[in-house]
Amino acid sequence: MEASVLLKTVGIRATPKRVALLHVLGKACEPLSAEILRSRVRGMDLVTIYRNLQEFVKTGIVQEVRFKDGIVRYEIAHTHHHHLVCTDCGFVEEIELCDMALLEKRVLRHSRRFKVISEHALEFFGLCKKCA
Amino acid sequence: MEASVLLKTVGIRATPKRVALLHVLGKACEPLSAEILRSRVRGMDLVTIYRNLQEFVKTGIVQEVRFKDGIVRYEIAHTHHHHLVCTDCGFVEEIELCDMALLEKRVLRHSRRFKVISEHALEFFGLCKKCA
DNA sequence: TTCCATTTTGCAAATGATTTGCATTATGCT
DNA sequence: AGCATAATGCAAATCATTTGCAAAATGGAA
Repeated sequence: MEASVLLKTVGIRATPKRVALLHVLGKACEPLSAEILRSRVRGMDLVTIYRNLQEFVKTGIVQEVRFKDGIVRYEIAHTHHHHLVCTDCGFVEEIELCDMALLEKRVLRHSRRFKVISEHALEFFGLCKKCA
Repeated sequence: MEASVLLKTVGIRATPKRVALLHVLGKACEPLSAEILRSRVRGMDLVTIYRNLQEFVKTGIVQEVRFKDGIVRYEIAHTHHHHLVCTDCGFVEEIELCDMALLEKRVLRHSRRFKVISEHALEFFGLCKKCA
């Protein structure tokens, strides 16, 4: 779906800045930090970027991703997936496959104190072909 | 192994503060933040705690854990495991089982650009029995 | 279209976690 | 005991992120 339409669909105003921000996120093939977004959306205040990202996350069209450096990255929320991150150059590849459902069941069965698992975070770290 | 012995084993000085810090980590059954550690190791400067934690991590006896709040937590590095975190009360349970080996192989086979996977981060979020 | 209430934005300043600089103190070794 | 080195505390810096507030943009009512 197109950015401005998408924004209206989830019930927030499709301001030019928001459209631009969402558009950059849409083109990217890896999660982007607020700082990177600022450099790609000319002339948009960092604060505005943060505020809009929060807004996007709240509506569910964008999701936060955390690797190991403590910086929050953002990506369009599409089908459930994970990432492979190169510890050398930072290159990120998306991983489609994920049948955690089974694992989650097993985890829950072994757990003494938990009742429900609603979410999981899974990231792989390694070396891409260039860096290996 | 006992704290002071362990510290010497990995080649760093077993100062009283380090021993105390490691001891608190050893007793805990969940990863602790620097701030929490400060409250449990009476009279130790936060900076010293951070510096020693870094040191511990470098030697491999302690490892960092990141949940979803951006705060780094630390725990004694023992057998490979993951966590179940209650999104309501924050209760943490350790998960022993983890055969990611298979999954990692599969991920690697499907990957176009990666050669090695050396690590993974996996955390589950849900509700504990009290909060469910 | 004009007007108003509401939302969005930018700028400055605050915040919270973590790090760095530097002077002081403690430690291990000769 | 004496010295080089490492560990510690305190103050201040840093980095990502958030908050406060006033100005600008927007959508809908009149």
